[in-house]
Amino acid sequence: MKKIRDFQEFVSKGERLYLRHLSVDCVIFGFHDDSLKVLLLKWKDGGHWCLPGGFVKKNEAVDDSATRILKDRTGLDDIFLQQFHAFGDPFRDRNKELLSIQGKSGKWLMERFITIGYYALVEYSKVSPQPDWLSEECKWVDIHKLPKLIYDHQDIVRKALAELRRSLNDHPIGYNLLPEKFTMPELQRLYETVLDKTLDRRNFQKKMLSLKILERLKERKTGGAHKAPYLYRFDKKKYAKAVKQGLRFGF
Amino acid sequence: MKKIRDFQEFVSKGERLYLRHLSVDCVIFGFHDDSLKVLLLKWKDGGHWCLPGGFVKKNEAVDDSATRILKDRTGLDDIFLQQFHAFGDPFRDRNKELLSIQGKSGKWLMERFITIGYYALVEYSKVSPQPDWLSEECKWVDIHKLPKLIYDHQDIVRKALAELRRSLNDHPIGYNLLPEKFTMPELQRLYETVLDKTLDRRNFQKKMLSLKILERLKERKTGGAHKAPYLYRFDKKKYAKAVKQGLRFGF
DNA sequence: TCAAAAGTGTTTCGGATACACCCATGA
DNA sequence: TCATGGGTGTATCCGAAACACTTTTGA
Repeated sequence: MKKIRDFQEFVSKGERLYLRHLSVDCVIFGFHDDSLKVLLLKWKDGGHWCLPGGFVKKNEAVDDSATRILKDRTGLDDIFLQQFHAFGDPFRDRNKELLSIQGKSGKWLMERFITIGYYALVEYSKVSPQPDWLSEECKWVDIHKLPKLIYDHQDIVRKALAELRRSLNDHPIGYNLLPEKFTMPELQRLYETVLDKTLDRRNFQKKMLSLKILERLKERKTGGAHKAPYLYRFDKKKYAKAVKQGLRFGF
Repeated sequence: MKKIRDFQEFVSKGERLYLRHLSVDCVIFGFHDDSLKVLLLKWKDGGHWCLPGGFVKKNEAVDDSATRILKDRTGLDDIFLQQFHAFGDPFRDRNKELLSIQGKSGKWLMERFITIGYYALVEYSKVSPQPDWLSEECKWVDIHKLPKLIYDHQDIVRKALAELRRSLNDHPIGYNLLPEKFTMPELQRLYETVLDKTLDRRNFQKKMLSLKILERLKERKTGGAHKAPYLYRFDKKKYAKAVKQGLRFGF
């Protein structure tokens, strides 16, 4: 994306390029240090925190807008992305903070926006967070330690997490949030983090293995004090088959 | 709603009144004659079938738009209404059929539309289907015998049904789709219809009663040949409590 | 050698399933 | 009186939950 230096230029370009009233916001989940993280942006002006977002081009599928925004912020293609809700209250107050950036300037950007929320599951280590031109910073934040967010972005995160949890019944996670090879304890901690409850080690393993979607590899020593856990990998084919059969994956 | 006689007038009025690019479509479910029905409209011009829909007023919450549309088509207030997906492909071809109505006339209505899908659960007998000014007919259609629908409305119905099924895990149905008093066999047939599979009579009853959300009333003879089944009623309080506790309602 | 983490198995319990008998009613 | 549908109860099974012992490893 070309750099746009001037806010006015951005506004007039946006008016040509994008559908009015419509934006996309992404809740990008990553997993690191045994905690669930969300990718946030910090505005240059005012230091407000917000979700990575963007607009829908006049001839672009909304799903593609979300994919584009993700690519811009994370550098990643081919990401697991799920639309989960449209936020359509008229007084989301998109304006207030934006006005503080550049005075008045009305127009396109100052109007009411309906935003379509997507959540994404990404592999933490593969992401190189990139601020957009309005932001000084793009970084991972622990979902339990979120700063104050603009508009209703707090609600959007909450809803995204709720939907992520709900989706666990139909689709096991880990495939998108963990590196290709991972250990059973790592997978368990991911589940525990997302569900916000502890699980029995042995029952977790039994259940996971019973799903027949994991492939066990060799040992793993790497620094970890104590007994070296096995490495596993998702078996993509079996995974898809299991989801298709509509197994229950709940904990 | 005032009658608008002229299409051109409708277009120019709409342009003043509504957000551009944005519509709302409702999949209104009803249950009758042991089958699941959807409320459809048939256009005066061309006879195409479509979902009840409408637009979002410039200062109106999207949820309120859906509520308004429902009120207009069914006469009902206070309906169970659930947003389930935003459909945002750029070539939903809203235009083609509309153009056939009134020649060219471009403008607002001819542009690309993103539509936000809601599904509603209503009590069949309470609905008096009301066509809008573009339609000659508004009526219930068996979900397994849908006519060809405009645009992607077929997909919207499919997705709505899928989401309704998915929601069964968290929220028992019946409360909105059945009359206040109903029999266990009726409730069971509702479940069987929505899930599209048969259930064991005795196990169904046991499970339903175990949820502690039903209140049993007295007998019922009314015409029904054979033994008179009991009548039940949802206990609103216990229902809310059960949902809050996150019970599993799945079959 | 010891604490901490990881591998593996057994017992137990409850909910889901399968199944059978009796009762009420109108044709 | 009988076919049909409705009310109720019991045996069984399987997956979930509870729980213990052994092994590996670095400090």
